[in-house]
Amino acid sequence: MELVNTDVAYKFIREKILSGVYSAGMPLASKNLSKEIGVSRTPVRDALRQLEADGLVIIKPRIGASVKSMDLKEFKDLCGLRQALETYAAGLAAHNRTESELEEIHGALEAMRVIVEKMLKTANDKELLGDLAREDVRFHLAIINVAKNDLIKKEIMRLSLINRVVSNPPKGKSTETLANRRTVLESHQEIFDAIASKNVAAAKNAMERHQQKNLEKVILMMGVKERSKFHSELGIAVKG
Amino acid sequence: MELVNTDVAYKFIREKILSGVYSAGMPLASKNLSKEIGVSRTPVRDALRQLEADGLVIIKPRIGASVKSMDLKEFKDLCGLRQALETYAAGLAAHNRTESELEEIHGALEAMRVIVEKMLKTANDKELLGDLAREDVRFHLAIINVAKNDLIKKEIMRLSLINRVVSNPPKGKSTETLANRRTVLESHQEIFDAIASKNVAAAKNAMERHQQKNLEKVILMMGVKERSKFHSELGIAVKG
DNA sequence: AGGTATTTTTGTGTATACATGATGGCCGAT
DNA sequence: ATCGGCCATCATGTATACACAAAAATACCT
Repeated sequence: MELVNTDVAYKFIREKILSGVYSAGMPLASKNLSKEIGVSRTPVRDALRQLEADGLVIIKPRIGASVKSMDLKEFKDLCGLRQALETYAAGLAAHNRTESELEEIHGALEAMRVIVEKMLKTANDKELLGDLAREDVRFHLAIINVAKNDLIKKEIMRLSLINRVVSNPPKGKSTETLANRRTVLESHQEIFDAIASKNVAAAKNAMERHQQKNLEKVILMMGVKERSKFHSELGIAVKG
Repeated sequence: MELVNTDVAYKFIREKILSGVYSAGMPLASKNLSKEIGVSRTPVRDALRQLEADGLVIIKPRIGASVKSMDLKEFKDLCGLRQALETYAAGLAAHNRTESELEEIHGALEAMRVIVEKMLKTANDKELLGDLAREDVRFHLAIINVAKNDLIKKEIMRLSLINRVVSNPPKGKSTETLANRRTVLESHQEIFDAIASKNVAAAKNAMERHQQKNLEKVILMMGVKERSKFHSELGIAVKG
């Protein structure tokens, strides 16, 4: 695969957005970017167009590009979309799964359990939190892979990126309780069991409930964040 | 809303693809396009990037753009994605619907019924077919609107475009029987009833079955088309 | 004659120049 | 003093020129 400057610019800007260096609402002037990246404006514009398609950037004619910001409605819609896709994927996974594929899902589930139990003992969450998040996505990713629908996978991956941006700003500070993590684990267990027993309807139900809980959790979290940052309209990820 | 050349190029190319003038696999040289449209290559490239995001075009570095072509697997995945979204939307619609919104869905349903009954009498399908298709999308669109999730709506609209391209080439010749149309009508009735009675689970089930039937129908249709066009690799919408 | 190497040509990717429309400050009028 | 219009500045949209890679055509060798 040939690598062109457009890709360089794309990865550069995307990384900055995902890491929160470019925060929501921030204008992305093609001139500045081209100087910063070291390429001309043309590939930068190309990259911005791709990022717009990803839903990370918004481009208004004659105004320019800026990092996408969301209101609460849009965020809820996003979660709904994701719920629809992951739920469907869980159903497919329950239908398609082979033994070895089940193995991988189970591996992610157990890895999460181990981490949560470690957390009960040590108060030091710092890196465990990262591990937990990693295993969480591994679990969901495993299911999506087993579903074997490449378009749905692609779409969910796209949504994940947007989610990452939205939940990013508050310095990664976790408002989750241990009880919450326990609940997540239980949800995952339910999902796994349904997939293991090839029960399509149960898998869908379990995943739908899981996603619903997640939505409610994040909404709550965002509500809190919102109040605390109400004065600075710019630089927040979600307003409304 | 300001209108720029990029939009002109986008609409131009998109229209040609949707109408089948640019058929699947056909290379889209930016130079030719720019001459044909009467703008420079820059906005054409922009437009092609957008069309790539829409899933209508594929761009390979150093090679160029071409109209996207699909294999059977990808098409099935597409239908799955659509099934997931429309099913979810039906559930939302059943939950959210107001009386007046229900009215609109019902209107589309009855309009379709009238057309199908007209078809029973007159053999002249020519324009009735167009009307039927129009009312069909109106029905689905009404449900999606009632679901009130803008992202899901946007995504379904995108998929509809791709579908249109895929099912387009065979001169609009309908392989559907009247019995088929009856079945579609019954499915719609079921979906409507579920939404009317605010039964979320039933609405989802009805829509899922409806989409499933549609997939099977189109797969069959495509299988036939495929065999008949096997020799000409280029210019077919779906290969495999 | 067939296949391969080489040249030619075409088209992409990129940089850059230019024009138009937007943004922000300044000045005058009320 | 504040509001509204005018002007300067700047960034965007667009066109175009250039370099290099890929494809096509031609010539060459076996």
